[in-house]
Amino acid sequence: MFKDLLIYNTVSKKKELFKPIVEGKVGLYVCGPTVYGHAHLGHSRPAITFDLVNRYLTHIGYQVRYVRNITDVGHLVNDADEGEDKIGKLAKLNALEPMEVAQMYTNSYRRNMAQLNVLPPSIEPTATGHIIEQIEVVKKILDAGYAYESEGSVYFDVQKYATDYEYGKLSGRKIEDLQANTRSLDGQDEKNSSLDFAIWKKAAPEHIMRWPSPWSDGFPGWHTECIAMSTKYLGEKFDIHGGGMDLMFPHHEAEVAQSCAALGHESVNYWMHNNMITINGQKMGKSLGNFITLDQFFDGEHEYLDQPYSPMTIRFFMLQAHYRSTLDFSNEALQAAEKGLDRLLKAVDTIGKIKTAKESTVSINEMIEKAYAAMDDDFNSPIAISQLFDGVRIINSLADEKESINGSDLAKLNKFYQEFVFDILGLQNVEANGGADDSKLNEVMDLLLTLRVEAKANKDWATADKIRNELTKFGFEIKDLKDGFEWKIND
RNA sequence: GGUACCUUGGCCGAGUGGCUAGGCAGUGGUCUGCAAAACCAUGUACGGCGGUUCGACUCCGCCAGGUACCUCCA
Repeated sequence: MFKDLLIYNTVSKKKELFKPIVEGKVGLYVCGPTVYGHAHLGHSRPAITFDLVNRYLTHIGYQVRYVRNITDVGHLVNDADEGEDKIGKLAKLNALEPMEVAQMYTNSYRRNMAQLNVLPPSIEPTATGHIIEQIEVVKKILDAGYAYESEGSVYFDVQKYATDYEYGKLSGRKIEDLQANTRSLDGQDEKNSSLDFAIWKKAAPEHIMRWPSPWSDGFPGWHTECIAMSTKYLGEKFDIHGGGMDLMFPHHEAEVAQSCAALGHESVNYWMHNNMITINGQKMGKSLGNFITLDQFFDGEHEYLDQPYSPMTIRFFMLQAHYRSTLDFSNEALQAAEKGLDRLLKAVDTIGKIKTAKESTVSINEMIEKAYAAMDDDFNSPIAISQLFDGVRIINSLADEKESINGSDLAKLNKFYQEFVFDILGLQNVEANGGADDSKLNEVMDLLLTLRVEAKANKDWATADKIRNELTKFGFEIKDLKDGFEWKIND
């Protein structure tokens, strides 16, 4: 019943045939945002990538439990304010409760995701809501002998772990290479080795976010939250774990190590990593100062932006590149995506206007098969989209009655576009008529443009042109159609 | 410095050992009172130098350039 689906597994560096642990069901875990700032373009890449994965798996019949966490505690910072929690730090600057800050950015993130038509996950657990589970993970690792306590903090003993398991198998790193690099981190002298990472951290006096534990009042290490939550909601073994490539090391490597240490085996069958978005060839990141928030994209308020870009343009732009490739942002590229998307969505509308004939002179099966085959080949959305564009040509020829199609083929074509464009790719039709939901405005426009049509019928070009020119001055864009008109408001 | 990856036509971006990716822009055309829009048609590109091969953009080596990770970031 299920199709053969290939997924590129970071561990094996190969495409592997997907086999779920439980027939017909998929457990999917994706690292969500750290809520200490507004979501920027970079955040939308994993969100859209795994939204596509979620949508496609669902489409082909799987029941997906999609868990995406909210990191609202736990990132140690290594800048001037050493060892402080990012969220705690910002909260003090703003004189707000840490949870208030976390909630504000969580709300903001969810709003942006909804705008991008990213479906909400099945479960969206927060790190602060799972302190007990994380403490349990730390205890298990201590009991297993792969961690040690030092000055109220608990560190994962990488050296010890490496004698029993392979540390670095996910990221392809070798212990010796890692040791060659020295680092200066907070609490370095408390650690036996620079490779060790904190799984429980004692809170400094000024640290607001803290919880009691057997070792100290403190907070869990960043890497511990995902393993605690994925185990709780998806089990000790689950199908797919996703995230950005930048999380591969150390975060995901540490997750693998912790699950082996705590559970005695690995948890994840398929590791999937999306590539980065670049801006002027460089990664977009908070610390680089070159990031553009999603809200800025949507309203065009940023020095890099020539114009606003709709959420669907952003979404389509991302889907036109494969998730494992870097994608370079530029106004030119986004404008191209905007126009291409427009053309695609118009064609989908056009399908409804096609008249059926007795015989089909076009063949659509190959296109449909190729589009699905592309998705089955490690979610190759750009190839699938190229097939959709091939179909646009067919659709337009049919609408122009240069080709013909029979009823069952037309139904098939329609189903294919509805499902592929809306359900799988998650694209949405932007509002017609400039998004004006002001019915009075619609009536007035209808009146004026109907007058114009009448003037044209009477060959009264002066009046017809006057109406169009005046409306253009007010920022309306008027288009003549064969049997009527169309208008929109230009921003 | 270590590790990995990348380099495709004006721009973005797929892909393959020999067969048109696709989008945008450009060009030509159709339609239109005009205009806009729309539609149709059109582009033999794969960083450099060697090698393997009947044949390489696709495999191997070297060189150049770039990026990411190694420390918080998707």
